[in-house]
Amino acid sequence: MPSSTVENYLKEILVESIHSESGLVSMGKIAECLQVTPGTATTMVKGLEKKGWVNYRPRQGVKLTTSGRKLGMSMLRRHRLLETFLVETLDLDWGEIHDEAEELEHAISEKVLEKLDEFLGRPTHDPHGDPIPTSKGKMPEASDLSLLDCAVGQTAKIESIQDQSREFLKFARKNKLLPGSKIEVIQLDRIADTMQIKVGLKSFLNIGSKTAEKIVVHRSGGMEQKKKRLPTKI
Amino acid sequence: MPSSTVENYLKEILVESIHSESGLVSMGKIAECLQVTPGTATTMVKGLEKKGWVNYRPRQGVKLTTSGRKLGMSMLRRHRLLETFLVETLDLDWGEIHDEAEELEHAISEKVLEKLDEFLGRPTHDPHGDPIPTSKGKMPEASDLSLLDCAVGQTAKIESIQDQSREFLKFARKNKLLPGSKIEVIQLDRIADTMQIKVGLKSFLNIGSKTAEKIVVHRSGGMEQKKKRLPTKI
DNA sequence: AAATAAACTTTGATTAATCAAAGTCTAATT
DNA sequence: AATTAGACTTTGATTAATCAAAGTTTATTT
Repeated sequence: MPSSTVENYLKEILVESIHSESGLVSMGKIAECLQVTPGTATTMVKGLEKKGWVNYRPRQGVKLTTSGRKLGMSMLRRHRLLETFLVETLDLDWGEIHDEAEELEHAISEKVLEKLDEFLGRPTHDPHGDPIPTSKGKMPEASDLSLLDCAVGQTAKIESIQDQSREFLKFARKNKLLPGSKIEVIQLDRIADTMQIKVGLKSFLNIGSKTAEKIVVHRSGGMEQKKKRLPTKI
Repeated sequence: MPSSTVENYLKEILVESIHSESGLVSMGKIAECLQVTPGTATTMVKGLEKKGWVNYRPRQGVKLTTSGRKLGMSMLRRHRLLETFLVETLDLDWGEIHDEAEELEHAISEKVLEKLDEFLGRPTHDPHGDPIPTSKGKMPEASDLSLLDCAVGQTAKIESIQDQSREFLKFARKNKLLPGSKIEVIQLDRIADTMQIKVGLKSFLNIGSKTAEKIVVHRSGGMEQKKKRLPTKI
């Protein structure tokens, strides 16, 4: 049985490999995600390779094998289902569920997870709008457009919020930037690095590009989209 | 923060000290409960003493301090609330919840536990009929009478079942020996070591003394009770 | 009182995960 | 080509939890 440390490494490597062009994840990134020193990351990754969960090329990076991806997906499913449970059933605050789920995901069995999934009505997305992998390890397709990719006049619907920090989530909720909200781009100033948007029907908001990039959307009308969302650092 | 190993030791020491006259728990008992060698139990207990959770007298046994009891109670509360959740909300089988709760109890935070308690309607007893300690660490008083202490003709109500093994719980459920069930003692044969009881209104059952001792009851009528329930080994 | 069995403790070793600090490599200047 | 900064790897040590096996104590027979 993989330890919960192993489970964490595989989950983070999965998430980072999704955000990366090549699929390769650097030791530095892993060390940062898991809050360990680079040396620790290197040592652990070599252990993961010995167990067949990753392929490791020194000084290049690391890539999940099929079995590693499967395990990582399973952890992501646990995490996102638990977050859904904590918000929907226990009514916890959006901002505090991440750390709680982080602990519980290692303790919950497949059996209990399936029961929980059933109890929740087999949700496809968590409270942040992120897709929940199926029990087969399939990931519902996610949009790759952020608000930053929308032109003036375009309307869009928020799919997910790509920053799980308490602070950002508090800001998002206060301004109704929630999965499902309708957004319209009112003004765009590349030089001033600012964007004015309409949230819902009457409220207006100014945000910078760093924030715009964290808001993943489906375009729903107005003009054409401009370009693909870049892999974001979160 | 105490590790989950420490939490387990303190919880088991608490449970065993309740079942023991002197309040002292032997190394052998601890080793058996936690499935470790006696040497490991000795070493761990010395560590627990250094941290102020227990008082340890070599070759005599171990006793919880106030802070140790508090932590043990908190673990018991977590365990029993989680078992309640698994049965009541997720509809898991009586026999399979113990091991699941055993894992989850170390991962759930105080905050989530309070939300869960609220969601469940602040239950006072778990599905086995065992009392759930309050958040202040108080334990609702439990009966100390087993079926074995009931005389012929007496009626009683089952309070709890003192054997968490899958096998026994399956037997108990099949025969409607559940917390709340009404029982009447029909026949008693000390020599043959057998007891005939009526369960509910029409079903009859023969059990031996070992089984009778595992069924904790409140007397509800008929004749006087005979003696106190002995501390059981479970 | 001696022998024995049972329970307990000690000792030395092991595994997983980690860090600090020293060493090595790579890529980008100069 | 030499230098240097930054990223990465190696090394040696540490901590928590564990076991096997050897040693010690206590209690029970004989």
